[in-house]
Amino acid sequence: MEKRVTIKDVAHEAGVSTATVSYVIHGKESLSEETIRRVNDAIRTLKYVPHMSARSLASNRSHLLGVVIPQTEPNRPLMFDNPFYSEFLSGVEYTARMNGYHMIISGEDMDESYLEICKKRNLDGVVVLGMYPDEFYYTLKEANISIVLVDSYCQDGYFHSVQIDDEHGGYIATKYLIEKGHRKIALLTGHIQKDGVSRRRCLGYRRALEEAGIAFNDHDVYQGPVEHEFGMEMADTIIHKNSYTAVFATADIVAIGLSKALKAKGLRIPEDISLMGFDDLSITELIDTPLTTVKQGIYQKGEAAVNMLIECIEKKETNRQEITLPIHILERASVKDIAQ
Amino acid sequence: MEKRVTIKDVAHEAGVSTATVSYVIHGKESLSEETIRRVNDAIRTLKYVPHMSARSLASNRSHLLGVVIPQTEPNRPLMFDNPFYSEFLSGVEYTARMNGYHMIISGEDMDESYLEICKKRNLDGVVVLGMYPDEFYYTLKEANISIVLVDSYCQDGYFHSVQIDDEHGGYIATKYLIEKGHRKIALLTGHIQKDGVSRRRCLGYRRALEEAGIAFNDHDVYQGPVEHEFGMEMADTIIHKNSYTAVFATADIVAIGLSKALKAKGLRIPEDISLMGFDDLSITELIDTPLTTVKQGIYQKGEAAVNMLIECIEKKETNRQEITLPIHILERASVKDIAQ
DNA sequence: CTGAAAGCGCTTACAG
DNA sequence: CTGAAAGCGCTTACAG
Repeated sequence: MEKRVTIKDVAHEAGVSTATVSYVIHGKESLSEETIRRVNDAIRTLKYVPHMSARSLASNRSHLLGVVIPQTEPNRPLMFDNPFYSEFLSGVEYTARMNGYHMIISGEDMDESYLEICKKRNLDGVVVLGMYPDEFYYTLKEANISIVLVDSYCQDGYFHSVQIDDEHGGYIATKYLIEKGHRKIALLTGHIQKDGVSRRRCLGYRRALEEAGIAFNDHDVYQGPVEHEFGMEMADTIIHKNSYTAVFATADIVAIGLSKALKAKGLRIPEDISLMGFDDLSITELIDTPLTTVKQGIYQKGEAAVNMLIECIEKKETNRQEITLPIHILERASVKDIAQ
Repeated sequence: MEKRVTIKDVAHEAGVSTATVSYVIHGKESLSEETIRRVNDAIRTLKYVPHMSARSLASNRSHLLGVVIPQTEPNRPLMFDNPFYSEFLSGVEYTARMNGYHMIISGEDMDESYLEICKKRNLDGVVVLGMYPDEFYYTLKEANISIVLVDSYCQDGYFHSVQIDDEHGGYIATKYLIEKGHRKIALLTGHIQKDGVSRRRCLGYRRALEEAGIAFNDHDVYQGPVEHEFGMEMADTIIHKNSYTAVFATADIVAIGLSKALKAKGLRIPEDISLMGFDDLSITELIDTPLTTVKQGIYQKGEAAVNMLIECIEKKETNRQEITLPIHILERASVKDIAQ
């Protein structure tokens, strides 16, 4: 193994001190043109690459971002196979990379709190997607670094936030169905939790219903895990109960599962039952059912989260930042107009 | 920001030197029970978390693994939305995490060779999925760390390897179709490159054909990007040319795209045309077409790659390691038996 | 405009 | 069985 080229070698080659090399690397002003040129030349000819660990140790900046995504349970694989997370991560990775950061993705494990990872790797910041137990947030604050929460309604002023208006999403989706003449609309949603998105979407569903003079009924709300299996399992219920003409699934992945099971049982979409999704996952393109859905920019969410995070890190911003991304109905063909 | 708890604090609390603390952390033998107990107690009460950057700097071990996956082009997002990569990454992340490593995923950029990332982050090893320009491998060797290649037939003795028998996969898939009476079989494959998997799968296809006395014809081989769009675009060709009764797509994602386009044009699978895939992507479950395919363990590939990598890192193994994972036909219902 | 030097938090021969 | 001390490769007040 050849010896590593260090800042010392560069300093020697350029005939300056290591301090000066460090200064030109970090663009400190008030360096003479000549010095800058010499140092940069030396860096090039020696192919110097900085050692981030050393830099991290000395400056307390790692240029490393943590990314937390949900996992089924602690000490289990992450939910990479959920396309929602993949698309989100794609936006995160790309934005981080373009800004000179790397990301470390990981889950929560029993034996190691996320706070430990923050300290261990000296993370500059972290983006957290989804909902976690209260204790998670509470502990995380101790890390004393910039944190942006995505898809969480946790109102703690310490955390920055990137989100969409989920209540509005639930509202426009339901309203759309109602305008197409539907009055018996089932809601398939993730588990409703205090600060989670499902609750908001459900609230929007309810508002649209009541606005149209349709009674909201708890029995029409079906909660389950945000996975296609949940959609599949619900097929029988949807067919046999309450004569539903439409289903609003608050996640495409659930809508897709339901659609598949429904078709397997001989039903047609939208002729026999209408379907509305939420997300507009890119894999929707692979599905035969042309799913009408509430489109949100998942990739853009990742992008926005990282941009916000980096801005907070570099400007040492402590005031709570918040951004709400736009959403809209994407009309395909899974909803039938049954209004006379 | 509270001051960080360091090994010094632990040493002080336990009444020993920092060297001793370091020794018990790394399980050096020949420590008195008493010392070990005192140090561990101190670690616990102080909630000491090691600073990996410092450790990395001092010991030249970062416990950081690099993961390279393909991207459409340099300076672009990675192909997270391709389910193949997601599943692979899931295996990689989980295995790394369970072994006390973190992973850094990144692509190749114009302005930064992967070698620079290795040096910058002081990576302990890297797993490389897929094919890259020769120069990539050439440069990477300079990093002088353990590297395992996945799905590459690069025979350079420096690189360890995890793979499947792609020729065999192509062979059994084609043979299966032939046994079901098919003789006009189109092959949809990724671009055929020297050390790539596509070439091998194509070779297997050819062998099965010739073994059955069917002439291999270059015109039946269609190369394109491994994306569902490619499958969709091929629908017309498949329908109108050479009266194919079956298609073997060397990637599920392509088969899924083709299937969708075929159905949109009114064809039925397998009644009108039979379809064989490759991979067994987990999203196949979401598709209405019950795709018969060559199943490989994608998650397991990631797992095997990391296990091999960590073993090489920790045992300083330099002899080339190689493992070939099993594959088999997974029979669903996209192939029709047309043999009399 | 630039340099000497302390310090970041660890590890590891070496000595005893 | 344990400790003193050098060293890993950087950054950054401070001084001039």
